Amino acid sequence: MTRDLRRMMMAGNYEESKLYKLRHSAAHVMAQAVLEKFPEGKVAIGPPVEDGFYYDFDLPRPLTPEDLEEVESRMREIIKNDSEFVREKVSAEEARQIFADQPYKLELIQGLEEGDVDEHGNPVEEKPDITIYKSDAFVDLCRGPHLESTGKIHPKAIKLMNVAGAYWRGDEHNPMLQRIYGTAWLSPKELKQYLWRLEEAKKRDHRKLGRELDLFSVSDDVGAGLILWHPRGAMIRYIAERFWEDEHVKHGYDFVYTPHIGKAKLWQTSGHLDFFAENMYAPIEIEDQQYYLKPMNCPFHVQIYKSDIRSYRDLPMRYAEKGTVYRYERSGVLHGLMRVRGLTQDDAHHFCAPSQMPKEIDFVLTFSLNILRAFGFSDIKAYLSTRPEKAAGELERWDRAEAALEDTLKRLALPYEVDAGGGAFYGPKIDLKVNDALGREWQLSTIQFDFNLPDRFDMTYIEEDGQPHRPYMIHRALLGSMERFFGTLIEHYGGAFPIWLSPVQAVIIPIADRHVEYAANIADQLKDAGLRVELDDRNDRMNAKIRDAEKQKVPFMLVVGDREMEENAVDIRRRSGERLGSMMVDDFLALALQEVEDKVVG
RNA sequence: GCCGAUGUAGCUCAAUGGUAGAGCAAUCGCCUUGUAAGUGAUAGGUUAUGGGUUCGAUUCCCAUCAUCGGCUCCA
Repeated sequence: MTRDLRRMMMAGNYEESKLYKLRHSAAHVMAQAVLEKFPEGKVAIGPPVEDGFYYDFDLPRPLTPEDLEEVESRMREIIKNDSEFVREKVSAEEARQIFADQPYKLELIQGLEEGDVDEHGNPVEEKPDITIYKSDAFVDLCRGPHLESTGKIHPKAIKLMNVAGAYWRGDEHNPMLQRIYGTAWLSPKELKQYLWRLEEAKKRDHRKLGRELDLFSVSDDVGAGLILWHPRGAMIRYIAERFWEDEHVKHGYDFVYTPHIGKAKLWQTSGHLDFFAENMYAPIEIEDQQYYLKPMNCPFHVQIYKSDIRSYRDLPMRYAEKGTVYRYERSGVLHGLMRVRGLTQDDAHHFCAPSQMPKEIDFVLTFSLNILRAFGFSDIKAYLSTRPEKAAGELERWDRAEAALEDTLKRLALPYEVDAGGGAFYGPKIDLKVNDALGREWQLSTIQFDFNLPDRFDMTYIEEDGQPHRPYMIHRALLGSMERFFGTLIEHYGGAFPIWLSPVQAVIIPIADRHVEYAANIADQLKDAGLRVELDDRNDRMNAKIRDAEKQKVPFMLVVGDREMEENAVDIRRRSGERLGSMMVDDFLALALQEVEDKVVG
């Protein structure tokens, strides 16, 4: 089951909704249509998911887009038959007979009979009834619920989307099945809206905008998952980092810088070679010593902490670094800026005394929220992950840390969900996720306790009692990684960054050649005042220049012609198309600088 | 990594078992322009890479690399 679906089910009553039944029913209709085409095909499971449904099949050959069209038309015929969904409770034995030639179903029946897992292979408490649903010429092992009949599905509100591989029961050791994804809605209008939303998401795709706006690229010759930041992308990053740095200095962080490689022994002590080895690159041998490219910054920060005796008077200590780390990611998971092999984490490690811990949590959460909001993310949700079965550190520390995390979430009135047992083995954590302009969720921040490293590195500080004590360590990535954050930023704004972040804040557009000199003057004035300005002195019509600036999503276009030259003015157009009319240069400057200062979105 | 698809000019895409074309972008002209594309010309490709089949491969086959949609795994 996907995390999204689980969340939805926890949040609302999707499972009881008509939409859920509709999608579940559509999945059955699709399975019937597929089996008619491939009578020897085997079916696995077909649940509703966010925005639609899928069904997994084991078929003799790969499906093609033409197959999907065929299946979809056949589905419409089945819907037209308007056959009733009939539920029947059966014994395990009966079920085995019905699905005698369906090995995946037999496996499911066994699970149901033993009563310890559901159809996804997840553990369940109660032993479920075994039920089947019949509709038209199809019988499925299914717990329901369904619509009354296939005819309740609107034939024009369904659409098959794509085929994808999926492991049986989500386990990569199991056979790979073919999964058909479909979408289904109550009305054609809703389907249309959904498809529009997909189109909209496509337009905002950071990979597409990254090319169009000349922000970044990936080169085959450099390597997959390794990002090349172009000047405009780098400018945005520079502005974002400068803001980030200023805020950190204001809020009691110390900056540190650490190398990109470290000796094998360090990674042994930290446990990375035990727990993170599959994400680390092969060692580099230097003078018979093995060094590893760093996948995380923590061991280095711990070494700085340990470079001296620390007193309780020094705590809390906050080390921050935008540390570039390298992680091996399997080739199939790379995705634009969102999943890469070389990334810069905006990392920090907090070290504090146990008594300071609740306050420190409060601080780091508040600080993180403020930064995220400054970047225009106001819809933020927290996920609290608690102690898993196998955990390092004493129970008491876990309990205190979890309580502190949850207290802070409550105090800040932040919407949150608890993922019981979802913490890392070394400590509980809070992840912050933001919803973007299209309502899509992205993970950015993570705030993690670490009970492991202080022990492994035997970190101490001297308490009032003169004795060494173990400090608490909190690991925090606020924006996450500069790469993923940038990707999220691009998609959130669809490339139309707020003016404070825009790589080019204004383009000066002279109407004819005789205005170029005046335009260049204006450009210089604005640049001197700190605005990022470009002069478009190409031998082109004004309309074409405006079009180009619009496509580049430049916040302001300053048109200058005869009238403006006479009045020492500029004519202002926003990228929204809004005309602000003719203004004195100084007035425009004041307006623009104010919007930069206020981090105005728009 | 796995399943499937894709890889042709900077970008978006055509075409073909007999050595490739369009639009946009680029370059050079002409036009001197008033709020989203003025106009003409030119240039641009060992068809991702490496093998194989063939008289001949960009086209068919295999491998590799990369990208896309998923699965699995995660900032």
